[in-house]
Amino acid sequence: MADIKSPANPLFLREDELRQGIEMLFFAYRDFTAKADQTLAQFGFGRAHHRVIYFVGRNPGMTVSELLGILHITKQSLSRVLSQLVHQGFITQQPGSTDRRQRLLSLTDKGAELERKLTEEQRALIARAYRSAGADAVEGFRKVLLGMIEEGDRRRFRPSLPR
Amino acid sequence: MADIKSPANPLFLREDELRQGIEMLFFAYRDFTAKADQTLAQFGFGRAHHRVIYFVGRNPGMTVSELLGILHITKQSLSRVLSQLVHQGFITQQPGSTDRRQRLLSLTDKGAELERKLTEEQRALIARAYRSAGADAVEGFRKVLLGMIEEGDRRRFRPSLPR
DNA sequence: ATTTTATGTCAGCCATATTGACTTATTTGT
DNA sequence: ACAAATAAGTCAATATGGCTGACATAAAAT
Repeated sequence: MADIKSPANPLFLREDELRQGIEMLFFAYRDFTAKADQTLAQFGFGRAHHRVIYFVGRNPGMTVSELLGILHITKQSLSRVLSQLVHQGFITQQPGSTDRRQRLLSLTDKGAELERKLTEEQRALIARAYRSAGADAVEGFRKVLLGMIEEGDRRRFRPSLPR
Repeated sequence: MADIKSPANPLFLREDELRQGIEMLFFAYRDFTAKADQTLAQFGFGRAHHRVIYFVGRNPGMTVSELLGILHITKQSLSRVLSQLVHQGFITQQPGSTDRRQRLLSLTDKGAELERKLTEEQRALIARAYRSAGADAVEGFRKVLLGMIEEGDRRRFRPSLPR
């Protein structure tokens, strides 16, 4: 029962290692979002707008349901943000061809431009981190993050089988 | 100029690799916070309370300024959350011995108990991811995250020199 | 024909962040 | 000793982004 903080005690090391992971994740995410948030503010948008723009840009023609499934928010929450983006001409909706209840979402040129501007900053941040950490580290980074993601969403990151 | 999507083109690979990084970070952070948020809701607290409890638990006797420096929010934002936690007996404040303007923050037993309960879930999630990814991957994970963190905060994660 | 699904909308609530202005106590520097 | 800077707190107003509940419409599925 003694020596609970000794470095010879693997349980303590593990505990500390995990806490460092928690904290690094917090700091990294904090800094990861900081720059884009500034840019968004210039447009009167928030982080929620960015997420919508980002995922619609990634999945042109996606449905509202799919988007909700990714964001894990309610449709009421999405609604406000999405309709702003539609009304201001960043996103277009068009009825699905097989299921006409759907409103398939895509970026307009204006939307794509904003997406680029926003994501560029984050890409640069990650690129810098990747470069300085090296390819092996990136491989490990991906492995760990993948393990933290809810099972159903992991397939998004495995080779092929995009959807 | 042709073949822009070929796997032989390192620029395309890089772009896609970076986007995957962005998305994995989003999904991992989303799932990382989801469980603790549920627990917090039972206490009528939000994520902000968790952050305060977490960092005060990690740095007993820390000042309000230090906490603000970590969270990157304004003191007005912190104020509400912090005073709730103090009034409800999760955190104690005591004047600094050398500088009596300071209110040094610590968890009460009640606060430490809540901290444990909240962090346990996140620790378990990370532990699972670490275990399944392996030690080398964890090393890489840490390296990349460290590279994403604002220079000034990196020292928190380097051996010794704790403060 | 009925039920289920995809989407949208209205209304209200709450948490968390912001800015700006001001106060108090205490320390620091000239 | 006095002025300036600092640590912390507070009041007021505002915005974003979540939530629930209730309800509506159109189209698909059974």
